This record gives sequence, C-alpha cells and structure tokens, in this order.
Amino acid sequence: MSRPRNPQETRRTILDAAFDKVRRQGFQAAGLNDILAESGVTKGAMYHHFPSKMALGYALVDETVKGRIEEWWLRPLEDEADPIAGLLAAINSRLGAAADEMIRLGCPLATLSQEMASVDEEFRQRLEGIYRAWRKGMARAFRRGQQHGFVRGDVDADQAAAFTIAALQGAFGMAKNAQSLDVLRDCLQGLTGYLASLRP
Amino acid sequence: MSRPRNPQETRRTILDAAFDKVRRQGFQAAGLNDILAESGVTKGAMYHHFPSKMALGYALVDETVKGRIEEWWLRPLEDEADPIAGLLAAINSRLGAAADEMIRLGCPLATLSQEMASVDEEFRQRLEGIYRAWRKGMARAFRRGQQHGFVRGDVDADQAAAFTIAALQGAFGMAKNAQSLDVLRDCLQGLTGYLASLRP
Amino acid sequence: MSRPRNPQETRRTILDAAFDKVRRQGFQAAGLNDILAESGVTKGAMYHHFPSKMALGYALVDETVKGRIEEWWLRPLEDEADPIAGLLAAINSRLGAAADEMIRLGCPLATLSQEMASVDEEFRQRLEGIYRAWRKGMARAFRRGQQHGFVRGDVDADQAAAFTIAALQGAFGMAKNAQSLDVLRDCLQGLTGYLASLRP
Amino acid sequence: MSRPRNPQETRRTILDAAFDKVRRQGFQAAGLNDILAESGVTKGAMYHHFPSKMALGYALVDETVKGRIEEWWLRPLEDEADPIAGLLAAINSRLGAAADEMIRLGCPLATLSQEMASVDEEFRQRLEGIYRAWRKGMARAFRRGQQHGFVRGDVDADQAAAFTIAALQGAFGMAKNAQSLDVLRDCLQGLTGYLASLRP
DNA sequence: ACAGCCGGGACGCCCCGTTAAT
DNA sequence: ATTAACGGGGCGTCCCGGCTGT
Repeated sequence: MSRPRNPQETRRTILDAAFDKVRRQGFQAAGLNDILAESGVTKGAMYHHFPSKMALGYALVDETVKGRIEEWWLRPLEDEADPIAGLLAAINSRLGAAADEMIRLGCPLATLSQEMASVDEEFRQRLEGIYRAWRKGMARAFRRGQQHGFVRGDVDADQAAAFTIAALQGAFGMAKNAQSLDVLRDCLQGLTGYLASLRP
Repeated sequence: MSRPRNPQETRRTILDAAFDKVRRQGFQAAGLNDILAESGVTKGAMYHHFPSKMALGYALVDETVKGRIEEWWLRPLEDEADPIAGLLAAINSRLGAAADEMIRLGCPLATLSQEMASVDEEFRQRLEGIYRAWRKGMARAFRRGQQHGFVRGDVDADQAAAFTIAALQGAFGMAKNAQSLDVLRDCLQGLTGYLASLRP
Repeated sequence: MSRPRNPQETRRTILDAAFDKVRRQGFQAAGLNDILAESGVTKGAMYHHFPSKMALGYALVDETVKGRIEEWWLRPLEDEADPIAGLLAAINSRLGAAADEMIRLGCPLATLSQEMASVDEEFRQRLEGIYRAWRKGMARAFRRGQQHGFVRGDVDADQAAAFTIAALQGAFGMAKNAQSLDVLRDCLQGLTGYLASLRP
Repeated sequence: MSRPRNPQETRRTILDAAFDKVRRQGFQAAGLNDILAESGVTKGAMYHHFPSKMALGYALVDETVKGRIEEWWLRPLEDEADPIAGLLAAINSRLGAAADEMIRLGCPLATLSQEMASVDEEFRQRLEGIYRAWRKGMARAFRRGQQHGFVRGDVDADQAAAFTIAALQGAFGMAKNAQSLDVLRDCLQGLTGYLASLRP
C-alpha cells in the first residue's frame, strides 16, 4: 500500500498536483489536503519533502513555474536570430494546443504574482527572479536581432522587452477574465502591430 | 456603545474595509473577521447587509472596483477630444500621488480578476462587465479621436483599445511584482511609443 | 439540534468536561476534540467562550480548581475554632465518598501544578494564587486555634500551614501512584501524628 | 559524518536528552523530534534502541529516574547509623548545588508520577517500584536508627517512612509551583520539626 | 429594519509517533 | 543506522445561521 521508495518522483508528484490546484484556486485557497488527495501522497510524505506549505510554494515557483516560462517563452527565442519571428512562433505555439488552458487558467506566473506579491516578500522575490530572467532573455534576443538587422537599431532593447512581456501578460490576463479567444487574438494582434513597428 | 443606526454608512464602512483587506491579501484569503474587526462592524450587522461573503465580494466589484476604474481611466478620456493625450494624462495622474499604492498593490481589477476568474463564474462575469465597459469606453474614445484627426483612420479601434488596456494592466502587474517604479516607467514608455504609432 | 441559548451553562459544560479530561490525562495531553465530544459542545461554541486552549486552562484553574480547593479544604476550617479538628474532619470527608476519586486521580491542583508550572508561567501564577490562599487560610486557622488554646503558642503558623499542605499533597500524590488506600492512610496517620505534636 | 557506532553511548545520549525534555515539558508533551534533535540522534537509531516512545519512557524510569532517587535519597542513608541525620544531610545536599534545579523542575519522580499514573498502568507500576524501594530503604534506616537509639522505639517505621517521603515530595512540589526557595525552606523546617519529634 | 451575541461544524496547516525499504 | 513514507490527530479559524433585543 505504501508508495515505492522514490523520493524524486514523490516530490515531483506533489509539485505537479500542487501546480494544478494552485493554478485553479490560487496558492492560499488551495488546500494541502486537496493537493495531497489529488497526488495520492500522504501528509507525512509531503511534510518530509517540504517543511511547510510556504516552502512548497517556493519550490513550486523555482522548479515548476520557472521551467514553464523558460520552455514557453525563452527557449523559442534562443533558436532564432530574428526575435520577433521567434516571439510570434512562441505565441502561436501557445495558441495551438494550449489555448484552452491559457484562456481558462491564464499564465501561472501572472496568477501567482498577482496573488502573492503583496502577501509574502520571499514569494515575490522568487517570482521576480523569473520575471527578471525573462526580461533579460528577451532583451538579449532583441539586441541579437539588432545585430542581424531584424530590429531597428534605435530601439531600447530593455524597454521593448519589458513592454512586450507586460503586454503579453496583460493579454493573457484579460483573455482569461473574458474567457474569450477573440479577446486574446485582439490583444495579440495589437502586440503584433507593436512588434512590426520595431522593424527597420 | 452601539453604532449609530445608519445602514448606508455601515454598508460603506464594510465595503471600504473589505476593499482594503481584499486588495492586500486577496478575496479568498481575506478573513471576514479581519474585515469586520477593521471596520468595527459586527458579524450580525454584516450578514444583515450581505447574505454571504461571496455577495460582499460581488458588491465590492460592482460598487467599489467599478467606480475606481471609471474614475481613474474612463472619466479622463471623456473630457478630451484626443484619446491619446487623455490616456497619457490619466497615466501621469496615476503616477502622481497614487504611484506608491499602485506599485505596492497593483490594480484591484487585475488582482481580483486573476484570483477569481477561474474560481467563481459570477465573480468573473461581474469583473468582465468592468473590463467590457473599459474597452468600450476606450474604443469610443479612439473613434472620436479618429473623427478629430488625432488617430490614424486605419486603426481598428476595438483592437487598439483591447491591446492598450492589456498592456496597461500588464505594466502595473509587472511593476507590482518588481516593486519598482523604474520597471513601471519602462513599460509605460513602451506603451507611449505604441500610442505614438497610432498617430496620423 | 442546537443547544438552548444559555451562555453561562454552555461555559460551565465546557469547563466541567475539560476538568474531567484534564484530570485524567493532563492538560497538554487532553484533546480539545475529546473535551468537546464529551461535553456535546461544538468547537465554534467553545471558541466563542475561550479564545484558545490555554485560556480554557486558565479559566479551569480560576473557576473550577480554585472552587474545589476552597470547598474541600478551606471551608471546613472556617466553621471550626479548632483547626486540627477541622483539618481531620476535612481529611475524613475526602476519605469518605471521594476516596476512590482521590486515589485514582489525585488532587487536581497538584496534578496541574506538577505538569504546568515549568511549562507556562501564567498557568503557574494562577495555580500559585490558589496555593497561597490555601496557605493563608490555614495559617489563619492555626492562629485562631492558638487564641482558643487548641494549638501551642510557640508554633509558627505560616510554617506549619506550608508543611501541612505539602504533606497533604505529598500523601495524595504518593497514594495516587501506589493506587492504594493503605499508603494514603499510612501517610495521613503520620500527618495526624504531626498535628498532634502541635497541641499544647 | 555519521555517529561512531557505539550502541551503549547512543542509548545513553537518547535517554539523557529525553530526561531533560520530559522533565521540562512532561512525557506526553515532549516530542520525539525535539528529543532527537537535542541528542543529535536520528529517528531510525532511536527506534533501533527503543520500540516505541512508551518503551523509551519505561527505560527512562528504570534507568535514569531510579538512579537519581537512589543517589539522592537512599545512598546517604546507608552510610549513617542515624537516619534523621542522614536525611537532613541529603536534604542539605539537595539544597546546595541543585537547589535551583529542584525549584525550577521539581523532583522527576513526582512529576512523572503525577502525569502518568492515571494514564498508563505500566508506567505507574514502574514508578511505584521506585517509590516502594524508597519507602523500604527509609523504613529500614528508621529501624536501624531505633536499634542504635537514634529514634524512639514506639515509632512505626513504615508509616514514618511513608509520611516523610510524602512530605518531602509535597515540599518540592509546592516549592516548584511557588518558584520560591523560602517556601521550600518553610516546608523543610516543618519536616525537620516532625523528624525531631521522632527522637527518643 | 437593523445590530449583536451565541452557537455550529468543517477544514486550515502542522506535527506527531510509526513502519518499511535501503 | 538512515531516509522515505504513513496517516491520524493537534489546535485554531473559517464562514455561516439562529436567537435576542432595539
């Protein structure tokens, strides 16, 4: 009846279930019991891996959310010399299989950030680490794009990166509240227009 | 020792305290006891005015949040023939006295929306009403701007409105998580650039 | 199904059940749920009357234990001009109907005191209040006995009171651990001898 | 980094840490985790030496508490032909270096006894073994004193022993609750008076 | 109508003493 | 001798109804 002795997997199982519940209900409203019931892990096992719910939340940010952002938004930029094309590809990828999920639940980074930033300082800082990496990565991509002639040279890469990410997050947020793919498309169309204005 | 019997004021007192707590901690995490302790109202009185915590939340959206959005973002557009100028004025107004508050707590509409949209359908719809009014109002302003020659005629007003609002919300969200006025300015600078690209 | 609305009685019901459980298992080991189940009161009701388990414990000391000590050991001394006779009467009264209870569970003051004195300072102080009143009352009785010629004049009343109470508590404690009426009788016989030595 | 494999010492380390924690907080309230953290032993190691917390408690009684009582109260009597002198010496010895400890934490035998006697029957019996040995030893000392003319011949040695021990335990208990050396001295002064009355 | 006190359970997270696999 | 996994409470606090009085 007891789980096979596999700490790594147990830990991941907990984090996965937590990610799911937290994304749906928010971190504070997500009950540990719910998470445990969904993951099939017992309280004792969880307490062995995480000293508290907060610690589980921190791990969630560092291990799960961070990975999602990198995979969804940073990796596609690395393969492309043209950052704008890379970004549009990433957006289209999100609008593909995952459109439903994004519209129903939004971006986990934005959700957690909106909830926890003013509640727990360490939570905020860890989330900020992700945002910073995202901004850094996108700014670097913009600069690389400038070197390759895909982006106007007079564009402030840092500022463009910050604005692009903000607009992206805002678009997903508004679409989530509207539960509407049309709203999302409208917003992203606007973003596409903005990105086009960065072309030489 | 009992409060003067003034239903209207009692109701407002509760809503004000609730708005404060909810903004800081989120709706679900905000305790009724906390709200009541802060407002000095007893539980019986609260349940006389609101049948449940949810109902209080709905009233919060309809009466407090909605008013804030209208006052902050819609009213400034009505007085101006040039929507872009009006919007920049509204932004600067927010960056004035309220900058601290916006950075610490973000936009209450976005916060509530991120938390509650996937939790309670009616909550979402009421919030969506605000978003819709906002989009409608801004689209109308853009169209008025087009008539007066302040905005390019080929701009899709609805789409521009949706994108502008999304970018605005995204900017405040990112600034809140970064707890940084610089990040907010970077984003808004980007938004200003976008708005400039709508000029004839 | 809900209790008749009688705060005083509800409070007493909780205290009575708590007294029983605490006496059997100790304060820390006594579960709130057990106490509530035994008393038929719900947690909400309990939380209304006592803000915490500690507060319940304090009330237990102040309202229940204190009353028991006064009733068992102080009141009998007030009616008698001869304190030694009064004390022996009180002892015999304890050895009557309540002998079983005293042997099984000991003196609640001693039990609580041994457990909590080094755990919670306020608990200790409240218990000390009872001990002090007991010592004061018995010393006064000794002095009254001296005035009436029932006790040698050269006896230090305070010291005799302290020792008598200590011996009494020690006797009940040892009898409780031995679960033996014989041990209790042996000890009390010794106490009787000591008291006799205070006679003129 | 692992401890040297020294079963005997590990066992003692656990018992010592347990004795400390149990004395401060009581057996039931003392957490295994706390005990293990203080002793630097892991849970597995502990469960290797003791099958359960209860078993650890039993060993505590049999190996640690019993030794303390023998050392403190029985050994001093063996060297003396005059039991009263021996007892007073033992008392003074306790009032020397260990006074602080006795006042803060009381006698471990009494503390454990008050807590556990009505909770666990085997616990009680093991503690009773110590009490019995104590009574036996002191009664034997009284009889030896009678043979040597230090104690009145008509004294019932068993009864005097029981009463003396009860008074001693009561005195330490009351002093512990009062956190007062004066109270202890008062009680012990009374005990001294009683012992003097046993002289021929 | 309005406000206040009392009472109701369910559930929150944490931590407990234990067992089993390594 | 160690770490992983186990569940069952621990107390506190939640949101919420009735009953009582103004």
